[in-house]
Amino acid sequence: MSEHAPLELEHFLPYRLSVLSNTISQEIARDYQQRFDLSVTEWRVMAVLARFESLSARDVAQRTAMDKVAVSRALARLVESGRVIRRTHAGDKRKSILRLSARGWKIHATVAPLARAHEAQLLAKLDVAERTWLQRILDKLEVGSPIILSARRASDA
Amino acid sequence: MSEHAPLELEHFLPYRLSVLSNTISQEIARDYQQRFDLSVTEWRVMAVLARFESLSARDVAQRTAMDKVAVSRALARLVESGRVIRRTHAGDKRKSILRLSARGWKIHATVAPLARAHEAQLLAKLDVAERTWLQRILDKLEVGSPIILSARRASDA
DNA sequence: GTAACATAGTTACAAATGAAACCATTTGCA
DNA sequence: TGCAAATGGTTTCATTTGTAACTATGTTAC
Repeated sequence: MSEHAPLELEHFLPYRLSVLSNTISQEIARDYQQRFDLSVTEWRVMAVLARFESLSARDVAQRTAMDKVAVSRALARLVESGRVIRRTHAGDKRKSILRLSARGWKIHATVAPLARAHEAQLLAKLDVAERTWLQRILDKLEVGSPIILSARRASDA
Repeated sequence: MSEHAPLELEHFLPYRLSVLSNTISQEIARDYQQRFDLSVTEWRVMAVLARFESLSARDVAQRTAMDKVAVSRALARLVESGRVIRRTHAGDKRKSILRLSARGWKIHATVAPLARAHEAQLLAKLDVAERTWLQRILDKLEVGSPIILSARRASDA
């Protein structure tokens, strides 16, 4: 068995994950991208702001696993378009305090169910056992990953 | 139960896949990116050319799930750097015939085991049952996906 | 108190990417 | 045949993204 037999891309896990994930993300994005003029990163920022009140940009970056520049740019657009309200932290003038505006909440109320529907459609391809295993497998694969998503909730801080 | 309760990004499947996949791809890429001055798309092109002799650019695009512009650009660099040899198809002058050069093969011989090692390290997080389920789950999730990776081999054509 | 360091966030520039237009060639068909 | 449509591939231009440097504020240690 050769050490460097050609790589079979279609059976190579990292590659399969990459293609699958890109396909899914694009499909979901298609549904809100033009409709709301909202990029994927912008939507992700909105999603965490919907879930946790009054985060700073840095908090958003951690929770979305995006880097701070991407967050800064997404926020610039979101504030500009009146979907996010930005105040300055009273005790630390470097920090911002972010929350969705009424308009932001309204968009969230449309897009969130839409995203959930896509997920449901995806999970519909699996039976109950497979779904359970998938959760478990993802949990394990994420372990030791540089990004810690399951960080404590804002309320725990 | 509210219809638009905030989306919990860290439990949202499309998002988890996206972060996981990006993390993995980046980790692997880090190992060859600077070392060989090779981008992820370039490596993917090389991987299919290692597996299937004499593909056209279009074939490569299909097999890598990349679009033809990305392939064209990757090939331009690979040919330029002498890693890929490009001839014109005898019967159809629009088509190219592509294969790895000796130099290309040499790089492949280094990078392929490296990529495989990363995959092995990833799979080491799972036990045998989980791996089996993962294969099965990915197969199912890929069904109906716009991209058909399991296209026939070159030799079947 | 202040000099060195750390942190929050933005800006500037280069490189990567995507969409559309564009050649050249080949195919379909009247 | 000959002309419209299709195909393989490249180029162009605008947008996105990533990296590094930067500003401003805050913290630490002397």
